[in-house]
Amino acid sequence: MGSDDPRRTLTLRDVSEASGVSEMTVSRVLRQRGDVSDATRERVLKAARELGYVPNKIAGALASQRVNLVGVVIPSLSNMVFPEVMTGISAVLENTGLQPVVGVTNYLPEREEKTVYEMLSWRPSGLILAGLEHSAASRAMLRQAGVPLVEIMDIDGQPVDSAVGISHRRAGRQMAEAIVASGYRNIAFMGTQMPNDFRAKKRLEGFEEALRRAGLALVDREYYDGGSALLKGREMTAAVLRRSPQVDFLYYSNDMIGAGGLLYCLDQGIDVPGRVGLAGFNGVELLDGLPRRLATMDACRLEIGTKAAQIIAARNADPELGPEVIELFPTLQPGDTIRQR
Amino acid sequence: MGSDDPRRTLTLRDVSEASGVSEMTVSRVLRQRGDVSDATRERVLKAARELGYVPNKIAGALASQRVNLVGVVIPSLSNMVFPEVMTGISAVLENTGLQPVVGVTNYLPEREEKTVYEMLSWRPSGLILAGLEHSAASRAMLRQAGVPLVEIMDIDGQPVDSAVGISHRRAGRQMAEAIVASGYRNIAFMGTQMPNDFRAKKRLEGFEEALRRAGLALVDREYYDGGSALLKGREMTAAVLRRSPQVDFLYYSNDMIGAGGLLYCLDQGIDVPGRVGLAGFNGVELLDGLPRRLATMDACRLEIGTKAAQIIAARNADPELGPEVIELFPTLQPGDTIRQR
DNA sequence: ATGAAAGCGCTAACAC
DNA sequence: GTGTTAGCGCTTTCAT
Repeated sequence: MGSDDPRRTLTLRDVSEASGVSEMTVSRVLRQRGDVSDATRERVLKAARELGYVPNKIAGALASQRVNLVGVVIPSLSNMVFPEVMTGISAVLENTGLQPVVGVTNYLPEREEKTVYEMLSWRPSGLILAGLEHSAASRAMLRQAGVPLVEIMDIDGQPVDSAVGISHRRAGRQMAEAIVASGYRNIAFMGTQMPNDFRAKKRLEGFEEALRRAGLALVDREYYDGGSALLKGREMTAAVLRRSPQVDFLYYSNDMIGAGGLLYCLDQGIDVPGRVGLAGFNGVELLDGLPRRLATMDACRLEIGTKAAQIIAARNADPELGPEVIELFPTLQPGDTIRQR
Repeated sequence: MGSDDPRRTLTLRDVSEASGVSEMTVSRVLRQRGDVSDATRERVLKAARELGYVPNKIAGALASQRVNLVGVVIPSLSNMVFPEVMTGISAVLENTGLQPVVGVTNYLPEREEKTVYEMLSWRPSGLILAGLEHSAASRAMLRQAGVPLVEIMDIDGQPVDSAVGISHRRAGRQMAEAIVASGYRNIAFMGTQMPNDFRAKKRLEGFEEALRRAGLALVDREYYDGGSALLKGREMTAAVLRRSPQVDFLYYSNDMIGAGGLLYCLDQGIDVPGRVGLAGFNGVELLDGLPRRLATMDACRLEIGTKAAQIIAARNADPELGPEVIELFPTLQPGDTIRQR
């Protein structure tokens, strides 16, 4: 077998010996680089295939100082928003020879710090990171890293390097303005209990700011933590309407709890949007299947993913390129749950 | 600054020079290995922190022949099932020093082959791979790989190495038996148009087999492709009920389209489960928030993730351990959409 | 408790 | 078109 230890993995040398060609030439064939005669190429490929050789990228990366990996650090996979961002990223990277590698932080800053550290320690070709708020240590690492970095989702703040996102503060403001313009006056808010979801927090800030300018304030608010978002939306909505019967609009921090609230209102025979209006945030596909279309705002998830990946790819191809900050503009989808005036 | 090229990333040597200690000792401090005096440790840590040094895992991995990465290859992130598997995997790996790395195949065998190849070329500490069906080339690579492998989700077939999953064939059978036992006789099926979703296919096979044994056959069937699953569930259900008015049970290949069907039936004022019964598959959290509880089967997603990660972790700690095949048993949740007899 | 030497498996750079 | 040499940044092993 040409090997003493049967459990050792194959190396270039094994392919070299099996094909009677130098390691260097084998390397060239396998990387499709430089000129190799067809005859040699065939012999090498045959030998590699027969042995079942898989190149060792660790050694290759160390020698070439090149790693075709792009780290993607996101808070969660389970809220329908990041999977779509990933779709955009994957679609773009597919044609660039770069591979996305996902890390999940669960909205915990210490997990983010650790994940960023781990990713950077693999010297990736780029890093895509959700949000603009990071620990001091994370920011220091990111600045030092020397790889293209794109902070995504949010634009309200100071990016370390490049950024692609929307203004959540403005999104909240816009929604509040639309609601007030439609004549609603007694507005309640429902959201998740997540101190580190800064984007939800900014939306609410913008929302309340616009209310204040209209001489209004939130009539009630409710937060939840864990469990089925749809169910929690129902429960919170029931609680709010019971506690504050004067409420005529329900603003949700995301579509999933908004959908739960909508189903609850319809169950109860509440006139929507006459007696009560509702709005969520994200523009998730799910809404298309509900009995009534929930008002929402598209968070530009796919486009955020594609633009971020494009920045990484471009800066990889041309290291002279500088940072780039791209703001996207979500559109308000009034659906059927806001009164038309 | 002790460096000619300001863009060069820091190495052990930089920390060594900054702290006046040999590279070897710096390495020991940073890996928390071997005996180092407290004074030296402090000096080294201080220097590393001040420089913003991030170790190069590529070099470390090459030298130590050890990579603390576990590849996870799954078909999709967007169907609520794999995120929960990931949660189970992450929870277990967190305490082992191993890090999950996700790759997505979109149910395409060629993408799976490429992803497996890429992952193996990083010489990970283990690989977790969804499903038992893989291309011949993939199987060959996996056999040669020399790393612990766990195929997850499915148990109906021949694993390459370890496996954790449920029998989808039996799950389909069980559901059919429950439906028939409840007196339904005119049963229609709705599912996704995905030739490579072998688990959905096996469920349907088991389902039809049980029907056959009861002297029945599917009355109608409908497939969809892409778009909002909830909406497609509504549309397919409307089409089936229009086309085959005699249908008294709707079996869906997943909960999301089942939920759409349920909402449609309720919208239409159809008596559920009297006139029509419904059932899905997966036991997703979403169902908790619907007006009526859809019958379903829990796919043991979290437990599949944890068990798979445990196998990898255990075999990493003790390389003498052999493969392990674990079958889990999903429970049928009748909900409110199957008649009680 | 600390240091020196060798080498992990590959590729850049150059020679032929 | 192919081979040779050196070395990527660490860790292993052995010496002190």
